[in-house]
Order: sequence, then structure tokens, then C-alpha cells
Amino acid sequence: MNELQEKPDRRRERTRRALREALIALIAERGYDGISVSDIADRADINRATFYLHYKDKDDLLFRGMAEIYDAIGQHHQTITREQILSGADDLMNDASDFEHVRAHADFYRALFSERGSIAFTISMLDYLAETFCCHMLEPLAEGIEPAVPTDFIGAFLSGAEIGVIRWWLTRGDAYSPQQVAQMMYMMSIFGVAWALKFNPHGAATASAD
Amino acid sequence: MNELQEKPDRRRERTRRALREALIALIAERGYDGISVSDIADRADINRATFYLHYKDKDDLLFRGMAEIYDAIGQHHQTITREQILSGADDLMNDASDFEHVRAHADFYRALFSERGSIAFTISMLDYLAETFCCHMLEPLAEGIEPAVPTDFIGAFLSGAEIGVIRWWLTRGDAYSPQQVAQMMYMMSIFGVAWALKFNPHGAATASAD
Amino acid sequence: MNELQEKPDRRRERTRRALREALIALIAERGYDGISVSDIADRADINRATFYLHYKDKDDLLFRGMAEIYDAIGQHHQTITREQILSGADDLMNDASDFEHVRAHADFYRALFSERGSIAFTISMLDYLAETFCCHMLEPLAEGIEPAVPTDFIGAFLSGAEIGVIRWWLTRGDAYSPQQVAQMMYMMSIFGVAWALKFNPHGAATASAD
Amino acid sequence: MNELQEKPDRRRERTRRALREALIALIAERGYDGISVSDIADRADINRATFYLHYKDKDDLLFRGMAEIYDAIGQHHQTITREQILSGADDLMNDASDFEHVRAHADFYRALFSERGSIAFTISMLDYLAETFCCHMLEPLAEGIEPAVPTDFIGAFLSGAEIGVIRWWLTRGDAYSPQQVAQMMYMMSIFGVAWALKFNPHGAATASAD
DNA sequence: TCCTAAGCGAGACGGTACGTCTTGTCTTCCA
DNA sequence: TGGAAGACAAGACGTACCGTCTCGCTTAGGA
Repeated sequence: MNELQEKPDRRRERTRRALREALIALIAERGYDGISVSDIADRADINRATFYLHYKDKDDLLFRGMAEIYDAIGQHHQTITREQILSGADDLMNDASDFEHVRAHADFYRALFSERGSIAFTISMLDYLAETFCCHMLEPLAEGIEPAVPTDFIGAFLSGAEIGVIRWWLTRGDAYSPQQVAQMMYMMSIFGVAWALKFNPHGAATASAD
Repeated sequence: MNELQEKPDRRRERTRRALREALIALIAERGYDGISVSDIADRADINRATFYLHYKDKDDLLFRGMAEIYDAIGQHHQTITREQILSGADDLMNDASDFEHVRAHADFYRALFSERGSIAFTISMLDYLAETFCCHMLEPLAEGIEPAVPTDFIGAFLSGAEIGVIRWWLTRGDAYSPQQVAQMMYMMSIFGVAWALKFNPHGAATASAD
Repeated sequence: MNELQEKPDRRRERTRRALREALIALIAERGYDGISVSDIADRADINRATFYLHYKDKDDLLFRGMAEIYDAIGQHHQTITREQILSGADDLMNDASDFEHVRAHADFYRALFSERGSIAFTISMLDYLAETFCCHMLEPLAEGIEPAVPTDFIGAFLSGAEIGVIRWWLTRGDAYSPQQVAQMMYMMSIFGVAWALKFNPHGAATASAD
Repeated sequence: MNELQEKPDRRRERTRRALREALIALIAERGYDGISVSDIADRADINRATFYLHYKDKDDLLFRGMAEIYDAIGQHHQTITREQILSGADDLMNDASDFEHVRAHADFYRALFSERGSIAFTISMLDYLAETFCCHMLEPLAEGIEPAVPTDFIGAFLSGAEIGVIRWWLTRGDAYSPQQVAQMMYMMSIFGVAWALKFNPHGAATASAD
């Protein structure tokens, strides 16, 4: 009868993918808080009750569907060393992978990081970025020294700044390329980080506060 | 015309205050998204229908009730000049008024800036801070020079960072005083800002990127 | 705006009446177990949620709506005395009010007393009739004597018989008038009752069992 | 290992028996309308889909499982003659087999004949009893005479009365033995039946109505 | 001091979404 | 082949919250 009766596992996966894609599409179209489980199920051509067989609620779908995206971001955040930075051999400044990923899903992020978006997603992204910054960058760099401020403070500072910058960027059309934004972000951050972690990037003099 | 010439009806004001206070109390207790208009009205001993005579919805109450808080924050963000900073005569570094205000309403902000908080409020605060930074600080400082990055980028960067820091601070008990946080915030920011706006704070050498 | 905005009490009553009437109509049309709360609300042009403001569920509506019908039946079951029966002055035999009421609502009862009807209603009617028989007829008649069988047994016997007869009658078109059925019912019952309560109806010889 | 490797037919029968027994047990425990197909399958350790391979629905299982019970009842309802009754040689009065059967399955019948029971079962039992009374008792007894009321009326009357009496009995603990109930039932019925079929049971005078 | 318009309590209602439950169908795979 | 396992559609359920409306009471502020 049904021409699409593949293996049960595949069927399951098809259903989930349909739901995920419907979610993405609808978020971009109407904003996150403007859509209901019903909307998602309708768009995915899935019965609403079936939705609940797979996901607890809208947030659950969003977050579980985001796992892959998180991973995509995380992969780029490789651990770096003081030497890399001091030698200028790091590519941090030119690593625009975060922003490229954001631009590839611009509608999605623009919707989620707006006043009609998702607080849970925003906070979760904030925390994820903070954690990533700490583990992959700040703590390795702070190895053996006494930071001027706690590394988790720096993580919170940078992750907040990144969210702020992303939101700024997304509401300003395509005026800047991912690379440009990445560089601006880097330059705005690096001196503060260098001061906090007590090293001198790019030959600049160490700032001496208080 | 005199649209603000409403009769100083005490009853009206009493009702609104009761609703505002109920909102604040409930947010601190149960989080923003955990309360309904019904809850607020019950707590305020106000009929639910009466709520709608005064406010459009929960967000409306939150935002209109926040006007005074915004003002409280805004007052401190006085316009400053390059000279003030260069002379070290500015009190920016020691201006902890933002963070004192936050600490005074810690439960409130902790609830709103959490995964069960309010995206509308968070974004609104972000935008408000960005705007405030731009108008009161960055644009005056950028007067006559060509910033390395747009001032609204810097505003977005700093406001995001501030939200990130506030959230970090609020989830870490009372380990740091408002003054300490303000200083850390200042130090993490100032070198980037100085680089962007091309001046040399506190006698530090100007950073020279590429 | 709304041309039908009468007093709240009236509005309430209008809503309930609409629901009751929708229920009756639908029961007659499609049987009790074939209709949902949704169907009733739709037919009554009432929002489904509003249904639940008034009634717990379908059964609740049925039973509360039946109160008046019960009363209508109950009114006719006046207390009678041995003398009335012995003198033949009672109108019991010719009291067809029960059956007239049933015929007036034939579709309704036919639906409820069928295999797609309502067990709750059927049992409730059975118990109600049993109770009514006991209180209004059997116990007064048993005053001062020792019945051969408990009066509540007789009540159960007669009420069951009446339901059986009603069902028989309703599935046989209009072959018999309410009066005819009432008389048959009376004659089939009276000798057993007379035996149990030890009196001689209509000049018949007392039956002597065992 | 393969203790389940009997012939396929046996497996089939085992499955069905498991389902029947689960149904009976659950009805007695939680009432008929309180259990779902899922509950039955769980209790029987049978997959729910398998249930539908054997039975259309819950009612189908009940009814098909009841066939044997029906037969058990039917066997006792032997055809009787006027002579048997007039001679007192019938054992009708002392035939308590119906009630003994009921008592043996008291929980089951109590559940099904209650407000949370099964209308389909109740009506079906009513009809079955009416039919049985008609065929095995009333019509043979009415042979050659003109009954005062139709025999199917009498069947409906008696079957209803029997259900009423069973329900009365089941809700009154063990105060009466099956024999006592059977005798009461007999005595309450016999005079009416005798009147209707125009014979004089047990030497009692024929009742002469109006 | 009284009167009158407002603020407000009370609560019915339509509407939308929620998450759960049950039913019946179907498909794949195993013993 | 009978059954296990489980995905799915369909749809009812009862609840929660929202925003609107109407009706009267009360009460404060102006006449």
C-alpha cells in the first residue's frame, strides 16, 4: 500500500527529519514563539500525536535537533597554546567558521535571537559558547599563570559579546562578511584577554591597569 | 494635547502598583515563564479582567513596569569625553552603579536572564545597553576620528558582554562585589575599545594589529 | 455588539439548555456512545472548552439534564395504601404516565436502552425506579405485615421488569398504546406483589405457595 | 528453550485463552469500562497488535468469550410443559442454576451490571434471557391457548426482572443463597405468568383481572 | 453633600494549544 | 505462520491560558 514503507528505523528517522526541517522552516518564517506543535506537525505532514512520540515539546525538538549544529561549532574550537598566539601562528583571528555557520542559517538565528525568539536557546547558546571558550581556549592559555580575572568570567564576557555581535550582524543585512566580523570580534577581544592572561599579543605592549 | 493630564486617580495607581509588585515577586519566586496573568492577578488581589484594563499582556506589564528601572540605569551613563578617559579623571572603571542595581534586584534578574526567563526582556535589555553605550560613550569618544570598527558594533559587543557577565555573576552567589565586577568588566573592555577608537588608555601602548 | 447579551444568569442557562438539547437530539440520531463532547458542543454552537465550564463530561450532562425527567416520573408515583388497592379505587393499573413519558421521548430512550446506549443511565434508571417503587408503593403497603420477600427485592424485580418491558415496547414500533402496556405491566406484577405482601387484589384468591 | 514450540493451532488457542482470562480478571478488578485493549494485552503478556489478530475489539473478546457462559445458562432452560407445572413435578422453582452460575462469577457480573459495566453485555444478556424464556418456557406453555399478553412481553418482563434481581442480589453480599433467590424469583413471577397463560399453578385460584 | 463617571469584581464565553490516551492499521523481523 | 515489536494516523479527552465582553456595585472627586 504505502510506497514508503522502508525499515522501521528509517521510518523513524524520516519522521524526525521531517519534524526538524519543518521546525527550521517555520522558525525562519514566523519566529519561534509564533509556532505551535500543531504547526510543526502540519508542516511536516506528521500527526500531532506522533510528534509527542519523538519529542517532549517544541523546545525538545529544537535542542535535540541542535545537537549537530553545536557539534559543528565545537569542532572548530580547537585547543590553542600561548605560543601559537604569540608567534602569530594561530588562525584565531581568521577563523570565521562560527560566523560562516551563522550566516548559512541566518534566518534561523535571526529569529531565535530576537524578541520573539527562544530564551532557552539563547541562554543555552550563551552557556555553550562560554564553556567552549573556557575549555578550548582560556584554560589552556592560563596554564601556569594567575589570571587577572577568573577564566570563567572571561568566557562569560566573550560569549556574551559574541551573541551581541551576532545579533548586531544579523540585523544589518549583508554589510559585513563573516571574515570581517570574525576579525573585528578578535581585535575587540584579544587585548582584554591578553591583559587578563598576561601575555602580549602581536607585539603590542602589555597593558598595565591599576 | 494634554494626553498626560489624567486625573491622579489613586485607585488606578494602586491597582497598577499591586500588579507590578505581584509580577516582581512572582518572577523572583517562580521564574517569568512559569507565571500567568491569572497568577499575577491573584497575587495582586485584582480581578483578571481588570488586568487587561491596564496592560495588554504579561510582557506589557513587565516592560512598562521596567521603565523606571531603565531610567535608573540610564542616569548613570553620562556622556564622557576622550579627555576624561585619557586623564584618568573618569570614574568609568569604578562606576559600579549598573551592577549595584542588578544586585539589588538579583532574584529578578536571575529569573529573567535564565532559560525560563524572558527573551523579550533579555533582547530589550541588550538593545537598550547597546544604544546607551553608543550614545553616551562610544559616539562622543569617536568624535572626529575614524573608528577601526563601527561604534554600533562596539555597542553590541559591550552590551552582550555585560549581559554575559551579569548572568555569570548572578549564578555565582556573592563571591564578587559590584565594584569588583565593574572593574573586571572595565579592564576586559577598555583595551579593545581604545584600540577601536584609537586612543591610549592609562598610559598603555596602543595595540597595533596587522 | 452581541445582540444576545442578557443577564449572566440567563446566558448561563441558555448555554446549558443548548447543550442539553444538543445532547438529546444527538442521542436520538446517533446513539449515546456514538457522540463526543465535541459533537455536542458543535451542535449547540458552544465552544468545547465552555462545555467543561458547565459539565464534567458527557455523562454529567446527561444526568444533570435528566434531573427534571426523573422528577417528572417521580411525581406520578404517589404513595398508595392497601385500602386503595383492595377497594379497586387505585388508579395504578391505569396510570400510564411512565409509559407516556417514555413514548414522548421514544428516540431518546430507545437509544439509551440499546447496546450502543449508556450503561450508567440504564443502571441509574433501574436504581431510581427500584427506589421509587420501594418508597412510594411497597413499603407503605408492607406496613405492619411481614412480607414474604424483602421489599427491596420486589423493587428490584419490578424495576428490572419495567426496563425490560420498556425496551420491548420501544423496539416494537407503536403496536401498543401506553395504556395497554401499563395494564399489561400491572397485571403481570400485581399477583406476585399481592402474594409477597399478603393481600388479595381484585378479589382473586390468595396464592398459596410452598 | 523452546517450550513454546507446540503446534501453531495450540499457540493460537493459548493466546486466546490468555486474553480471555486477562479480560475476566481485569473486569473483576477494575470494571469493564476502566480497562483498555492495552491493559488486557499487557496482562495477558500478548502484544497489543496480536490482540487485533484475534478480536475486533474489547466487546468482541467479551462476547466471544461469553459464548460458553451463555451455553452454560442455556442448558438448564429445558423446555417444560403445562402438565409439569400443574403437577408440581417441575423443578422450576428450585432450579437455581442461573443464580449459582452468577454467584460463581459474582465479581464478573457485579462489574458488568454496574454503572461502570458494559451496556452491550447487559442488553445482550437481557435479550438472551428474554429469548430463552420465550422459546423454552413461554411459547411451549402457551401452546393452544390465547395468552392474555404476548409471550414476548412476558419474556421481556421476566428477563428484565431477572437482571434486576441479580443486580440486587450482587450488591447485597451473601445474605441469600442461590436457592432462596431462585425461589423468590419464581414466586414473584409465577402468578403473573399463570394469569397471562391462563392456568392455575400450585392449586391457587386463577386470578381474574377486571 | 450629593452625583456621576470611573474603576473594579465577577464571571461567561470563544478560541487556541497543550500533552495524554486509546484505537486500529501496517510493516518488519524472528522463531 | 503466529507472534513480537513498534511506528503511525486519527481523534477524543480534560486542562490551561488568553483576551473580550457584560453586568452591577462602589467609590472617589467634582458640582
